[in-house]
Amino acid sequence: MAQQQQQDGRNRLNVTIEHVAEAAGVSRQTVSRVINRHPNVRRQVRERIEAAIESLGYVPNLAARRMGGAKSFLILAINDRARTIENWQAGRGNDWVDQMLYGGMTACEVHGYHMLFELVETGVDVARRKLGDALSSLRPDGVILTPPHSENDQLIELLADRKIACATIGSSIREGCVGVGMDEAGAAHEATRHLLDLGHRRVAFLAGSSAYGNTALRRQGFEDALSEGGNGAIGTVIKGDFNFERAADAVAEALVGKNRPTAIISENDEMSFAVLHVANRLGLSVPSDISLISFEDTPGVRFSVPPLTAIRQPTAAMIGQACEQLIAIRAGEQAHGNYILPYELVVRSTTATPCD
Amino acid sequence: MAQQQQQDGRNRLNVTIEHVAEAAGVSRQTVSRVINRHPNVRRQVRERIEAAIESLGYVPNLAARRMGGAKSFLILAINDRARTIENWQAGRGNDWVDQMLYGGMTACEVHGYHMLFELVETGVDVARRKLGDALSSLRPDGVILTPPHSENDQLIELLADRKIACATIGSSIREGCVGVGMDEAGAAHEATRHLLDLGHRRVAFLAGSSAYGNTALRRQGFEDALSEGGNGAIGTVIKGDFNFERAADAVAEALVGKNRPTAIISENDEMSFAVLHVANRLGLSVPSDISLISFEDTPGVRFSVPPLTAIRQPTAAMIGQACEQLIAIRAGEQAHGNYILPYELVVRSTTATPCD
DNA sequence: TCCTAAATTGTGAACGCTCACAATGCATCA
DNA sequence: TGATGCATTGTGAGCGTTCACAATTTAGGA
Repeated sequence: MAQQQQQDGRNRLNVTIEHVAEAAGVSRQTVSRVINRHPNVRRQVRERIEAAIESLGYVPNLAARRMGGAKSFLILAINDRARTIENWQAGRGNDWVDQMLYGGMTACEVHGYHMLFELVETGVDVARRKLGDALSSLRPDGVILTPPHSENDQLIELLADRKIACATIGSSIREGCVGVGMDEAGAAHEATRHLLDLGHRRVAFLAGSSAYGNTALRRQGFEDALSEGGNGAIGTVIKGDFNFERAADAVAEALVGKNRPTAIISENDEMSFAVLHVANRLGLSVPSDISLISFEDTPGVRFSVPPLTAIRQPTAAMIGQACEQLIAIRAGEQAHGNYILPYELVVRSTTATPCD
Repeated sequence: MAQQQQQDGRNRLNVTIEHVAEAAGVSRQTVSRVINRHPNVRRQVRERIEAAIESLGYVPNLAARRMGGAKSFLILAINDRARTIENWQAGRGNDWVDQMLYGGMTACEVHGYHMLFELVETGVDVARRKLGDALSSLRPDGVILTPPHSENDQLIELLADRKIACATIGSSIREGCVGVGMDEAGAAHEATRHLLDLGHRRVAFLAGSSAYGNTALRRQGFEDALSEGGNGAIGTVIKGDFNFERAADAVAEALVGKNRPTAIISENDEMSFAVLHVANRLGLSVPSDISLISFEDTPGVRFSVPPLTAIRQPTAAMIGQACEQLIAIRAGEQAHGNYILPYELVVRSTTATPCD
């Protein structure tokens, strides 16, 4: 005879809503109501059901809920494939992925949600198909688009067609999407201001990629600060492509000559490390010969020598906020529009008064 | 009249297996066979169905597949809640989480799988319940247990009960589990050997936590190397608890006196940074006064000054291997037992001949 | 006390897929 | 030529939940 495991609830293999219903002497639908927090259940009955759920160790099957037409309790986060993989393969890691998981998981688990990642190519058609496939197979309750996908109107349109809530991270404001970002221009402005206040007159902006909308925004803030209170300060732009090697080459070129910049604002930490590297190679010391401010502030930054002054991006908080909003929308609440989360200028040891 | 979107396949809202069946003039089951790569479908029919799938843009609904009794195409990775959250909150980040995602995602997506993370407390009862709930709601095809959960027999038993394939990372070998790890003792041995070869005679092992089985293994390798070819070398153990502050305090204490160690092997990068920090504070230079070898080799390590000599852990590869095996098991293949993946001693700039 | 409306509970069907099994087709062999 | 067996296809049922709706109970007011 088969093991009598059927008898004791807690160890039963598959406890279904039906078992709970039977144990509590009600119908499945009433149990379903309790699970989904519907208001119209008599208190006495609810408590009876809750007790049954507890004692049987019942946990609703997600796939079945989804089939029944309910939520999937899944949030899908889309990252750029090429950039992510490239960083991983180069052994650099992707701190922002870790931060996304932090913010996303923490926000999701409170509501019983889970977070999934998908890497998507930048090519328009591929991206559309990839996202479409993921939507069909996973049926997520919400999708988070990170740069540069957050700038891709085709994807946003696709999500709108499928009526799936969407949040964009760090992009310009989109109709019908939750937008979460930080004040990029303001941050660049403040960083520039900080350098000007220290007395710098030749400042360079080490730019990432024009495919990222933020690059334009930051550059704007950089230039505004220069023209507002620059007192004749000169700004230059160096193209670094968010990449160590390419940034190193470009910076090496920019740092020759008498009129080389005395300060650099770099769009991410990786390029900042490239600056450190090149400065060292050229016999220039940081910060006495060159001041440096980084964007991003990944964990490694505070261990670098010297520790980087940086604009700290609230990556985890942004993803957390995005999740919260997507979950709220799926729960039928009104979609709130756009969120600008606070950045922070963390002054460490790479900025100082220029010596020339 | 409603939009005629029903007509054109590609943009249809919900393409089901039934639509494909109709388009190809076969039954749903035959389509199902093609999707699941069953052998017995006439080539001509298969091609007709594949064409229909392509032209309708059909993608199977994961929840429905699961309901039908098939796989869930989900791999669940379990991490230690306290340690993970603590690192995140301290702004340190968790590179290993990023690496897990790298290895896991890369392996999973090839097979149409997805990877989910869950943070689980160490307490035995909580862990059991948490994992049990996750299994019930998600019904993953496989579970990856990382330290210290990979040492928890209760969890492994639970997984066995539920007949869910399990892989343990970096733990001792378990019956019925796929085991993936690296040669911890060998790595510690090689690191120690490297220091002895340089001429060190007083070497310290900066230990993590005794809750992690690896700590014991590494310590063993350390001590074996010492006794084998130590030539009278003395080994000491410092308790650092995998934590910057606690390691810093302990190391500061160990570095006083004439007979202080001239070299330290640290069980993770974070504690290595603590060593760098303390050495600097005490006016000791690395590597001329103290040599240092780290375990882990997270990305920040190569940017530190000086760049750390380290044992590189194949985290991504381990998770990738675990996923591959779990997927293979679920596909009915024979479970392969245990995998020891190669580590690498990356010699950078923190090891040198001692000066005393 | 009875009627009406609101609150509470229950019932069939559906979601999209796979399972087990049944039915058909086709080639092979005697 | 007919049976035999394997390869190929189709059919009904079921997975565990929710939906829409129907049925019942309860409370409130005249």
